[in-house]
Amino acid sequence: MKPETLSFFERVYDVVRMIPEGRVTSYGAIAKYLGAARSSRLVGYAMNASHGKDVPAHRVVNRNGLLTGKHHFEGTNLMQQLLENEGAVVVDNQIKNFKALFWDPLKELKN
DNA sequence: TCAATGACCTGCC
DNA sequence: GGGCAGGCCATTG
Repeated sequence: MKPETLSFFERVYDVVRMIPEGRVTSYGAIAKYLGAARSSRLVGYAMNASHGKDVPAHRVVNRNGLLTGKHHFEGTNLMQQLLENEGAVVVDNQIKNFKALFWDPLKELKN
């Protein structure tokens, strides 16, 4: 359940933790940054296991900027509330200015 | 060990 | 341009 070893999940958590406030990223971007662009599902799956951790999963959305995992949060609009609290604009479970708020680890953490 | 799942992405009709 | 189906890889039971 909680392997101390740095598994793929931990790797995803580390990237998500580096996401600045008010910024969002996509599963594919993280997966690609980890070198597993085809494992985008693993990123989402990792988020599912991120419960109880200091991982801002609410900053991670799908390619369309849609809060797909919103249903996994406690409340119904908790994920949206958190994003709006950081200054992001979310309408109908979708992030406005997603392109502007998009945080690409490949460009920011490419080093 | 085998099989099924999953907060996705890409391609094709 | 929009909608549908398949596939990918790692973790869990």
